[in-house]
Amino acid sequence: MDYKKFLKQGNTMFLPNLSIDTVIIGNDKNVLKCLLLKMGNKWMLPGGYIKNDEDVDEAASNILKQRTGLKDPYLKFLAVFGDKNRQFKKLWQEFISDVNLEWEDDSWLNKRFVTLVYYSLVNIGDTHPTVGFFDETFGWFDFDDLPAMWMDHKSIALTAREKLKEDVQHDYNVYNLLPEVFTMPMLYQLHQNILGEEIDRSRFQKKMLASGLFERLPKVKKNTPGSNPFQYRVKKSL
Amino acid sequence: MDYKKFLKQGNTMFLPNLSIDTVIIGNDKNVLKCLLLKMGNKWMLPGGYIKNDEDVDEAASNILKQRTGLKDPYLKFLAVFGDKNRQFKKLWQEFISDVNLEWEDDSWLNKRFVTLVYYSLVNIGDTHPTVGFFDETFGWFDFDDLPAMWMDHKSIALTAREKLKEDVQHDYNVYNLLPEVFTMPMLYQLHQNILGEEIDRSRFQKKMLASGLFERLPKVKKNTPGSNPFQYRVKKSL
DNA sequence: ACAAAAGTGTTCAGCCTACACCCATGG
DNA sequence: CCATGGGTGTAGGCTGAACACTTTTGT
Repeated sequence: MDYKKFLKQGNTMFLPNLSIDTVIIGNDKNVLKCLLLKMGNKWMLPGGYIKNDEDVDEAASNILKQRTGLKDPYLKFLAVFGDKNRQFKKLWQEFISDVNLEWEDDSWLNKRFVTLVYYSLVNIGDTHPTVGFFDETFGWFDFDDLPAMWMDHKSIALTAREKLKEDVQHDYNVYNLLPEVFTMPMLYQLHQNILGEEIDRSRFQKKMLASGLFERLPKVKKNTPGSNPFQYRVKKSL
Repeated sequence: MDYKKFLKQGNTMFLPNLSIDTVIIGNDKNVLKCLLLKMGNKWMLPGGYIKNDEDVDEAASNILKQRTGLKDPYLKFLAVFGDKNRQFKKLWQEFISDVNLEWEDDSWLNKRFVTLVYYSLVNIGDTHPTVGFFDETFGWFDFDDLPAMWMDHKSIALTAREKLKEDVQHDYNVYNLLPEVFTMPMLYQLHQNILGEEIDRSRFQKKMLASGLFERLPKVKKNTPGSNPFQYRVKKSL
């Protein structure tokens, strides 16, 4: 699909007034990052619309796969953003004229949109992001230092960041942010980064091992002082 | 709004392809019940559509207030149901002809709908349900004995029932199912009913009191054998 | 030899569990 | 005075918190 078809025929291809946004979270050198796309002079969350013959979940999953290049990324529903004023006619107008396209006052994009937000946890090293036809480039941004963003996307991203903080205490799913094979110190650092506070190393390790989720592999050879850590991966659940 | 306006002009008043459904849960004689409306020969969850100038949350809240007659009922988002096949043309056609209205093949109601589902916990005694213009009557149904229901409403209701079971272990919000003033034995029974298993009475009471959520009132005079229980109500949080 | 990193132990307090016990009330 | 229901107490076990200890490794 090219942008002309998107602008002209989007109203017939997609469910109207509904969008999907995804907050794609990665972890780089112990800083939590968020994948954003640059459109015009502002950044935005990867998102899209729901085709008439597509499940909502499917649409979210497709968007995520397209943008990250991953086969089966971890995906979870976050929230609905449905304010009555959630309408971005002015922003679209600015952008469309900036890129020298024909502005249409009654475009389907100018209407109010309810957006369904999902969030995803990925290992940045495994991703091969691709941009959409309106996007100049992509970038991974520290949650504490997000750039100027379209619409309400910044607050959506921060909502996901908060949700992750809540979730990490119950679920242990955050290993999705690491490579397939990782060490306990890596997982430990990650939990600390997400929570933003120190946790007891000994207790952490015992809790993780006791969970039975992880399978111990041979030690890695690292070239720094200190003992070599074991590697782990998630047990393939039968 | 009358049904003619609804059928003819719904497409201009509401966000298209989007609906809201609410699973309204009550507790009657230690059985969990669900408020349903009878439309034609089947029952359905109370629901509605989102006005163009209405927040999604507001719409859900309005639907809930209208149907229960309550001022400020407890409301929580449950899930999105967005299957591509979620379209009920045939059912609408049946119903519309059953009640001798004009069937229109291209009605906005015949399209695919994504529904945003909320669930609510109410004290049945406080409610004064009212029916909509398509509904014959309302009824409270045991979750284990739901009647024939429209579309996928039965599975939506059961999803809410499951969610409640999960939530009761973390949140203590289920007191919303009881009258404003209640006793510990009542709360204890309620938790047991939701979980479907016995829990230790002593421990339960201590946990609830330790939570600091409840304020002790004078004992009730009941006319059955055994000691009179204290009454409690939820502390007004400053 | 030393410092840093990784893994594991140890101790203590606090909480959960499973009962037991006591008191109030109606029949 | 007995059965029932409501409130609380208690002994044992388990878990979490805080910290200590040991081993491994590079410099």
